[in-house]
Amino acid sequence: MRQTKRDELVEKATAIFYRNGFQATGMDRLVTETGISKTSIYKHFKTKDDLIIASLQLRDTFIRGWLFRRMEELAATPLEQLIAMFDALDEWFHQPDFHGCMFAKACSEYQDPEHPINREATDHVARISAQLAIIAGRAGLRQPSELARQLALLKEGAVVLATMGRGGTPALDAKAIAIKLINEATPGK
Amino acid sequence: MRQTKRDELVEKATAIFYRNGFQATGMDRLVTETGISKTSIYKHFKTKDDLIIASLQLRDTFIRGWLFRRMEELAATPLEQLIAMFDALDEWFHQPDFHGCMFAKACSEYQDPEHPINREATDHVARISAQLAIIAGRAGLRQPSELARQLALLKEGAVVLATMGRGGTPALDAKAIAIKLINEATPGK
DNA sequence: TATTAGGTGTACTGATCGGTAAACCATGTC
DNA sequence: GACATGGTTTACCGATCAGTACACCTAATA
Repeated sequence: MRQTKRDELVEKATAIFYRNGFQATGMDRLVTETGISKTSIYKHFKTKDDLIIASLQLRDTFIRGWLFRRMEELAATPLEQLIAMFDALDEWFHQPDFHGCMFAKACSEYQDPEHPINREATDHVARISAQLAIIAGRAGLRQPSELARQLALLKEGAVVLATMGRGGTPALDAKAIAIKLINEATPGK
Repeated sequence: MRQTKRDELVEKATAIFYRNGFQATGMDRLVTETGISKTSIYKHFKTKDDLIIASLQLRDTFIRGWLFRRMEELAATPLEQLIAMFDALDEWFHQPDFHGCMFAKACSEYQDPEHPINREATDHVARISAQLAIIAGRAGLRQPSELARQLALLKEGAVVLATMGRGGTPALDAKAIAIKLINEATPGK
């Protein structure tokens, strides 16, 4: 089972889409930048949209894997991990190849909620929220799903400001807010 | 001084760009949907990008005008107005023509920070923050500019979740958080 | 009445869009 | 050796892209 070439394509396409946008990236550009012939691309994916969806799926597993692994590396307890999420975000924002949230961009470019690309993107934030709720529950916090929604809101807001804000430290701003929310959600009050 | 036709163009183009995206909207589509000939369009704007910038400027004044006017209508004191912002956002999210933040989309489609469209969009969030800081100062709150940054973060997060979230009440979630932040920033403690 | 400004429609440019056709080439397996 | 698999190159399709050229219309002004 040699999926090598297909995986290579999706991996490179993901980077190009992320850096360049979806609609702004033509198939000819994908050919030249990946070094993979157009015929091969269309042998693996029937349409450009299918390739975009595969890219979003790869990015989804990558980002979630990275984020929650980094949270575990930075903190020992579930409660501290929730706070550490914003430190991980801060690291992400300062990476040279940071270009905002790929899923927010996907929703921007494909607005129709029925469009499979839009669905794939909105699924991502739902998965993040669900995973945060699990950790909040593991930490013994009150109303974990409500808290998870608030933390997801803070995360998305921080990403937007990191992308659109002139300077500032949105990750740390969000962290300060998150600490207050988490303190209030601890059963000991 | 008859700016009528040009204003009509920008107004209609803004609605189309907002509903449809920038790159996804071709000039020919603008011609058919506005009823204004392509020759006229290019007599007023040298390039499509120039028209987009004019649209963003119109949208900027419209949105800021609407938001802060609505805040004043909903609440009497500056302090209550800051909280009322999230009620105004909630109204916006439930309008049938809500399609997310036009400026976030502009940044998504034109990522280069040097691109004038990107600048125009990031300017918008800076203007919102500045205006919030003024109100926070008027309310006598501590560290008004820091609070304004936090409120802007909450606002942007709420908009993203309203666009990408499956259901939920992001505006009210953000409002609950904002109330806590504002309470902590009141000098009486 | 002559001129000018602002508008229109039509037709066009070269480039690029997503996607396809056909012939070819290496690899490994039966 | 036959043959399928997975890849390549090259050329092409019709449609659409942003933007232009040109001739024409109309209304206000001088």
